[in-house]
Amino acid sequence: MSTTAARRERQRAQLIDAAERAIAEKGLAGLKARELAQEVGCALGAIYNLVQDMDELILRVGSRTLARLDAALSAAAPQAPSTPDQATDVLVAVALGYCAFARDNLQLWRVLFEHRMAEGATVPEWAVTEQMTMFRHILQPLGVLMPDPDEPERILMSRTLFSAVHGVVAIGLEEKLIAVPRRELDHQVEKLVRLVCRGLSKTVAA
Amino acid sequence: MSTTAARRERQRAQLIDAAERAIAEKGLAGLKARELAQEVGCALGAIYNLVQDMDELILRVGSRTLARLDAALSAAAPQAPSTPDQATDVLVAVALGYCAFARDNLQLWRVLFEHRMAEGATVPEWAVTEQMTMFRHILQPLGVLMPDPDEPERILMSRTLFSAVHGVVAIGLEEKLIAVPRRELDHQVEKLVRLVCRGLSKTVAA
DNA sequence: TGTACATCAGTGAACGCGCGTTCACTGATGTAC
DNA sequence: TGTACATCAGTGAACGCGCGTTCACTGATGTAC
Repeated sequence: MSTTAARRERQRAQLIDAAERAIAEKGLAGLKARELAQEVGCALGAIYNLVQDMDELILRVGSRTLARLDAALSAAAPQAPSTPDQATDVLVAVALGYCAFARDNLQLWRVLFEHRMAEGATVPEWAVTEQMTMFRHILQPLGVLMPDPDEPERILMSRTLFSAVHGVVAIGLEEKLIAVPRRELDHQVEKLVRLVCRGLSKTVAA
Repeated sequence: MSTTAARRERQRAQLIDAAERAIAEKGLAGLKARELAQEVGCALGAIYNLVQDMDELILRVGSRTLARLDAALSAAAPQAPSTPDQATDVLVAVALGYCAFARDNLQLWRVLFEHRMAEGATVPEWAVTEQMTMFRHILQPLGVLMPDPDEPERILMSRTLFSAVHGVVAIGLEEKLIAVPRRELDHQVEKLVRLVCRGLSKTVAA
């Protein structure tokens, strides 16, 4: 009878749920052990039976977010492109999907970037894999636009493209003065990706 | 005899110096009122005679950083372009200048974006002006590449371009796994700007 | 120039707040016989 | 099925740490006469 172990697992899931909700509502800084305990209905100390650390909890929430993001991007571009024009459209769709996800999951999405690991700690293995997986959404269409055999070049470009789109979305959603106004955000993201793709295909042609 | 007022001003400057040094060495989180007092050689409470708040101090440091950034960008592209090719080169130079500045002033540069205003407070007037001023480095060359009379469009594009470059630099200097490796950073920044410019001029041609 | 007084910078101990984590204790659950 | 015991989840007060800001007090500086 694994009743006891199953129970433990259920509680841990509840804990992560609660943490996720708290972050979504109040941001990472709004995540407090005491409130969490109250929310879940257990004692403060009990948290540390389910989880090593607050840090572990945050990582687990981040992992969930990444999984949902992956699903969202898959949904945004369901089929693999084969012509450059299709590839451009797919990249645009992925970028817009990213933008929409960030907007709809603002606080949770921020955690993915805000959270600096404590000085010494290395990023856990599974986090690496998760991130790599994410890049297939960009790498595949990019392969159509850059059919040269230069794989490392393509990988670099995928990271650059991601960072560029991320930058526009991040600063846009921050709503500081520098920012692209939120209403125009989708337009500008699309424009940026199209410009880059156009530049890329022109390069190839030349 | 303004000896006393001048003295006050000198001390305030020393305080900002010390804060700047502390942030540059240890990051925003490493800025502590007590250490600052020790560094400057005054009592903890004396700080509050020179400055309203820790927040004011951080803003003042940020203002200095912005001024130095502005100077760096001016130095990066000393003359105004008149042909599209020149404009592209200038935009590349400005982007590379931005990248270099961020690298050389990592912690101080981060403060410009890390520091979220306390919920209620609005961004002070002078900060707005400073930011606007900064954009002339992008707007002028962009005007050559986008000679259409559509001013708002150009402003949007300048913000998008800035955000994109900023994204690549920011994630690159973060050195997380997603990042473009630091060695390649300059290359990739240049490539991104050239791609966008190429895309822009192709649009115009079409 | 000298004296009396007022002002205000300078002082640092203490306040107030927040928070993650620990730990001695309790009581429920599961096991062995 | 019933009893005795062991294990371990659950508890929440207390610990430890960090930090910005305040405030009653002091002493130096500048002013007025």
